[in-house]
Amino acid sequence: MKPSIHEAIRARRLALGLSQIEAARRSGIQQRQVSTFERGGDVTLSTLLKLAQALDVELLPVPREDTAKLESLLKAKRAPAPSTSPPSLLDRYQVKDDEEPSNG
Amino acid sequence: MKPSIHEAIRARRLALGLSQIEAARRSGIQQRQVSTFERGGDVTLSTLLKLAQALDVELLPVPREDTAKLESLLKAKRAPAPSTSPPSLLDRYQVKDDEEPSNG
DNA sequence: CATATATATTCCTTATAATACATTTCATGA
DNA sequence: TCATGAAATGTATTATAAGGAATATATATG
Repeated sequence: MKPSIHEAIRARRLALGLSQIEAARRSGIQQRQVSTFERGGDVTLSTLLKLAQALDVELLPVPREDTAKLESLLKAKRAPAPSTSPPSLLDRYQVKDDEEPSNG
Repeated sequence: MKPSIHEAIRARRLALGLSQIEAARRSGIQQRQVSTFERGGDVTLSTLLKLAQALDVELLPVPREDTAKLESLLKAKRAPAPSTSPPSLLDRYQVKDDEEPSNG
């Protein structure tokens, strides 16, 4: 099941251990936009690009004919680097390799 | 030299041999939005997604750490076609050799 | 429960994207 | 030149995202 772009961005943010507030601060958008977007709401491309940049993510337009190959490549690469920051308040969101964040 | 998302979408449209009007019609947006976007203007994500879908393109959020690998893969796939076919109206845009524009 | 943090949602205002044509500009070919 | 098709732009209106700040709601912890 392929995650939507919304879900993917959210996952990325959590993987980086960032709160919406911090992501918003870094990208210069409002926390509200982060929340709205992650929940599937609409934002302008410029807003999304700011957020993506703050999350060190690129929005790559890929022809459908190529997606399969790329996705298998991405999936195969799930090997998170050792965390350089100490576990902090956001620790509960740290996405582990084989563990899902409690998703109610 | 990495093309912007705007340029990439435009290139894709041209590769499919579609006019802005046809792309707009297929995606249910206005020709104006196609033009605006391709020229770097801002659109909502929903609008962009409609256009992308009409162009059979997916917007893949890729962590920067992974982009290099993926891009080389995509780049490897470019194979310019010899232009020996009779020039048609859209011929200046035909980038692919085995792809028909709207034929039905 | 109380506290702290994160996230979702509300208010109002402003900015701007989307819509619906119409028109102009540009390039090509008869 | 004129005709044709594509693309860029004009105008007016409507819809909605963004900005700013606050508040309400979860959720985990002490």
